[in-house]
Amino acid sequence: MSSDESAARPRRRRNPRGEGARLRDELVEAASDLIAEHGSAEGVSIRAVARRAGVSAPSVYLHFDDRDALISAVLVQRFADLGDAVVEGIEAAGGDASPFSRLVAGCHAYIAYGLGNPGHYRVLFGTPVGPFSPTMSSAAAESLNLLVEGIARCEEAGAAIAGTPLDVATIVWSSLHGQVMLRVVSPSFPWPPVDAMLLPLLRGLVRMPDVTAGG
Amino acid sequence: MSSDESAARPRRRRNPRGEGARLRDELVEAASDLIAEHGSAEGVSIRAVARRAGVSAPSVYLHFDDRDALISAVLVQRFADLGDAVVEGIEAAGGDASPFSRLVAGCHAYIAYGLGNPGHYRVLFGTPVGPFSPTMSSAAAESLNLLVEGIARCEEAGAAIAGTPLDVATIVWSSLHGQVMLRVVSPSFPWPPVDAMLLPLLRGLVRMPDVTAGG
DNA sequence: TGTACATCAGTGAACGCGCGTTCACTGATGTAC
DNA sequence: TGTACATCAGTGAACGCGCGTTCACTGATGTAC
Repeated sequence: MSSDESAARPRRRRNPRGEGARLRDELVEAASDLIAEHGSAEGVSIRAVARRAGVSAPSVYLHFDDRDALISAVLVQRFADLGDAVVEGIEAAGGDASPFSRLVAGCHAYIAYGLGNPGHYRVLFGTPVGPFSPTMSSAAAESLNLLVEGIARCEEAGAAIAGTPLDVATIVWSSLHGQVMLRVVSPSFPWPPVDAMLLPLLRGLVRMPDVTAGG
Repeated sequence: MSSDESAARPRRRRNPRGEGARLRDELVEAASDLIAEHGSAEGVSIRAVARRAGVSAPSVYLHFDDRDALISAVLVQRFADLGDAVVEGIEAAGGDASPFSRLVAGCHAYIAYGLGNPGHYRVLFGTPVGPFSPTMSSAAAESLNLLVEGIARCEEAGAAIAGTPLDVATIVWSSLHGQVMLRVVSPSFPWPPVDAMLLPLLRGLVRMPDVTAGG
């Protein structure tokens, strides 16, 4: 398989002078693809990434100190993607949607990102935060913040919530995460539709007044 | 580190005639320990397991067809452990405890097993069900069944639940899983106590009548 | 306009490593005669 | 009671592999004179 790859790629043209940095992006993309395919970062080697990018292994060292730096560069990008996806999901619900609807939309987008990018998602949240912490945990914290705010808006709109917005956000985040991971890992399980899990969960934790069908 | 291991172990005595099968258990235990330490099965090699057991690498083939068979043997045992832990947790709540209390106790035990055995837990539920499915998914299904029954008991006792017992059990299971995985992977996050997450979740999904503080 | 040179973007070979697995073997111990 | 033998529980050396990383290098291209 890996030899096929190197045979298939038609001898990459080297970048013009002054644009050597382009290879950096190509390597990050190659590594990202391999992580997605492999579903983890552990088995993704520098040599495989170089092969995928159509370049020799030592070339990687022109742009990254070592393997960790390369993997880390990928994860930083994918964390940003996830954050963007959630923001877009919330915005797509419309500014005049109810706070609860916006909360649902954000959660939906989170799950959709995870299910649509299972390999990346697993690596983002399934790996101990070893050497990557600095930029990364702040990116994760940003996503959580969106959730905290969404829940706080619901509370302001009169919802009864079971704890502080942060507590409830933490519960919701854990649930979303669990759902994504289990769906990805055991696709053969007879999963109910996403909504059938998401709405009872959110309605149980964020009890909007008045309206019974809060979505 | 690995050379230290082999140096430290005092030249294992071979088993008496007729009891060669003992080595099988020792290998499973060694593999189990390594998986726990490593937090994944991917990086656990036959050679490392043999080293840990104080035995040469080819000896593994006396008892297992290949690496997958060895790993699989470990996971079967650990799945059984998890099931036992949950059952014990429920029983420890006492037969005259309310169905809701028993449900809480089972969930508690599940989380406690995960937090107490993070490496194993990650491998049990964090890995695609590749070649292991047969025995294993049935073990997982058994754990889920405990949850379904617990929720059904609550419903019989008058609780309003947000869907079928299976649906609700699936939501709860996902949440427990997410909570365990995230706590294990990001221990530096300011986690609320387990109860502060578990009780609001269960109370939101399983609404017992009458009593406000259902625990 | 022509040419020497510096720089840039990479490469190829090599290092030592641990891996899964196979193979022919060793040596202790129980058993048959 | 003594001894040949079969069996059992392993072992040591070797295979070919992919790995991360280092090193000295190549060869195209822009620039200075």
